[in-house]
Amino acid sequence: MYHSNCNYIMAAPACSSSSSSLVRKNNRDVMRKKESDGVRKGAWSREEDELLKKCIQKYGEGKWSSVPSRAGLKRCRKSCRLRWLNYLSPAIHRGKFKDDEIDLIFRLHKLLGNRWSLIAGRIPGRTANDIKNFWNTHLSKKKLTTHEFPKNQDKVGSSIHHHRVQLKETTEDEDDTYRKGKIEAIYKPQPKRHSSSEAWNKAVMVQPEESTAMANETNECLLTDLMKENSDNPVSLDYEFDMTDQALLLDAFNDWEELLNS
DNA sequence: AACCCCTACAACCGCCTGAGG
DNA sequence: ACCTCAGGCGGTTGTAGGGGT
Repeated sequence: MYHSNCNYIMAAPACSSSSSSLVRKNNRDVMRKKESDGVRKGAWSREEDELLKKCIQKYGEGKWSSVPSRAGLKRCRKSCRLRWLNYLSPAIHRGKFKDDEIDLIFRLHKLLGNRWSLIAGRIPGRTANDIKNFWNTHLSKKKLTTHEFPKNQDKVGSSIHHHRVQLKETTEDEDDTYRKGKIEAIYKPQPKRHSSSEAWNKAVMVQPEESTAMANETNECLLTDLMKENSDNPVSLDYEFDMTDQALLLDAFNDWEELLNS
């Protein structure tokens, strides 16, 4: 696989070792290169990336169903789209998440749940996949655990701790309680799809010709609805929406409306 | 050195939605 | 109204690489 450091796949080495790890590795290589119906799967090679880049540069984004043939790739449309949007697009900013980005993710996840694309829309240069992966590997486990954080609070632990302080301005006692893992999950489970609540639908249905006042009223209605949902959820009682969160949410929905109306 | 375990993240899968016929 | 297809999304899996034993 070529990973974040762009180490592209090398051909699987001949099985010259009897070690179980090597055997396991070779099996992985076989799995990785599996193909079905002539459609390649698994990690992208440098050559494939180049072909895809050239194709997008020439024809632009979109029309993903015609990209494989245009680019001369034995990949499905979805694979091409994903590769471009999550890795090759020049708009993507790679590298470690900064504290302010993590803070934003925390807040937006609290407000929006696992709506990664919406969250990504508020964090320039980051893809939904990036944020989802970051959340799943760094944050979600920590938020749910009732165990103590590792003593050597490295990048993850320290970020979360830092976060905690930023988010709620805890007292030292509270913070100590948090470190000891006594505070339960802050984040509530999220719906997979958009809420079917009346408020949500109203917010989506606001038309461009409708007054700003009405749109604001609708958004506030939505906000109230979402906040009520949160207050009904016992695991979220620890967290209170503050003005920044409200502003973020309203901001996000204003953007969303623009998108819908465009 | 060999093995095991864990982390990070790229990639896939299945599902949903909306557009067009 | 129904079907098909493309685009998009979130959940999950697979695996490279690193650290510990």
